[in-house]
Amino acid sequence: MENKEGADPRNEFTSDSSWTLPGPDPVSDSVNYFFDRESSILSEFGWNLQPDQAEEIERFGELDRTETRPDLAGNFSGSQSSGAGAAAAGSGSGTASNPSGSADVSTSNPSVSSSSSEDPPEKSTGSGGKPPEIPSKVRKKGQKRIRQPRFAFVTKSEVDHLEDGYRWRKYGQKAVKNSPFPRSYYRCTNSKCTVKKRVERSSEDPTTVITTYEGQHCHHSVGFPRGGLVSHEAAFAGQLTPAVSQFYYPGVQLHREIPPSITQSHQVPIDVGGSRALPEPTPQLPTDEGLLGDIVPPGMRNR
DNA sequence: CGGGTTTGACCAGCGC
DNA sequence: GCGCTGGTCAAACCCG
Repeated sequence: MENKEGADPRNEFTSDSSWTLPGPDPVSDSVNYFFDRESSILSEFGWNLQPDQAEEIERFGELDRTETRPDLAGNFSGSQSSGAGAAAAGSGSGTASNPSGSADVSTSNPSVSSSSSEDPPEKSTGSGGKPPEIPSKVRKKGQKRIRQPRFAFVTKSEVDHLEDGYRWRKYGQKAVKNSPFPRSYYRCTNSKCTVKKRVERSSEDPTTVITTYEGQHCHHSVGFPRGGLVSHEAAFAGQLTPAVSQFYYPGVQLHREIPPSITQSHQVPIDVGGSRALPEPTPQLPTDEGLLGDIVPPGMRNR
C-alpha cells in the first residue's frame, strides 16, 4: 500500500478529493492564519514563513486550484472581506459556545451537509459485508458519500494526537501513500456526535502533525484541560468552526499553528481521553475575540 | 468489566 | 474495466 518512493508530496492532500484549501485566489481574500513556531507569525497566504513552509503552503495553493469544490465554493459566496473574516471568526465564536451554532456549520454548507445532518455520511458505507445495523449503513449504491466540512490544522508537535478538549476513539489506522507515517482515524466518543478527525504526520516535515476535523460537535467539549492549546484546537474543532466555515472557507481551513504548550519547550503530556488535569486553569472559553483573540495578535488580525 | 486501541479485511471512489 | 488508495468496520486485544 504505502509506497515510500517516488513520493509526490502533493498527493498527500490531493488524494483527498474533498479538500478545499484556501489558495491565492480572489476568494482567499479572507485571512487564513498560519502559525509558525519560529516566527510565531501568521499571515495570509502570502506569508512570511520559512522557505520550506512557504513551499508547503504553495502546495496548498496549488491544491486549491486543482481541487476546488464548486458546491462549497458557491456556498462561500458570502466571502467576507479579509479583516472581517478574521474578526468574524472571532466574534462568531460567540456562536461557538452556542451548541446550536456549532451544529450549524452544516447549514453553512447546505450542499454538503444539509442531508448529512440526518443521515450520517460516512459510516454509511459500512465496511463491506457487515450486516447493516444502522440506517446509515444502508447507503444506497450510487449515492455519493457525503462529506461534512473539514478543517485542517498543521501543527508543529511531537505528539500525534493533540488534546483538543474532546474525547476521541480511534477506529482505524492506515498507511498513507507517499508517507512513511500512518494516518489515524478518530471518532468523537459521543455517540450522537459524528465528528471525525484524522491525524497524520507530515511526510515532508515529520515535526508537523496534520489534523483534519470533519463535522461539527453537537455537544460541548469535555473540558479544556490544556488551557490555551486546547482552546485553540477545541475551538476550531468543535466550536469555532461554524464561524470559521462561514467566514472563511466552508471546505477546509488550514492553520499552521504551533501551540506553545506542545512544543518541546513546553511539552505537555497529552492525555487523549483525559482532558482534566490542567496545570493552570485557563477556561479559555471563546471571548468576543474567540480563538483569534487567543492566538492571533490583535495587530495581525486586520488584514 | 468497560472503554479504548490494534489490525486485517472489505468496499467505494477515482484515475488511468 | 481495472487497479490503487482511502475510509470504515469489527473482532481481538490491551489496559485501568
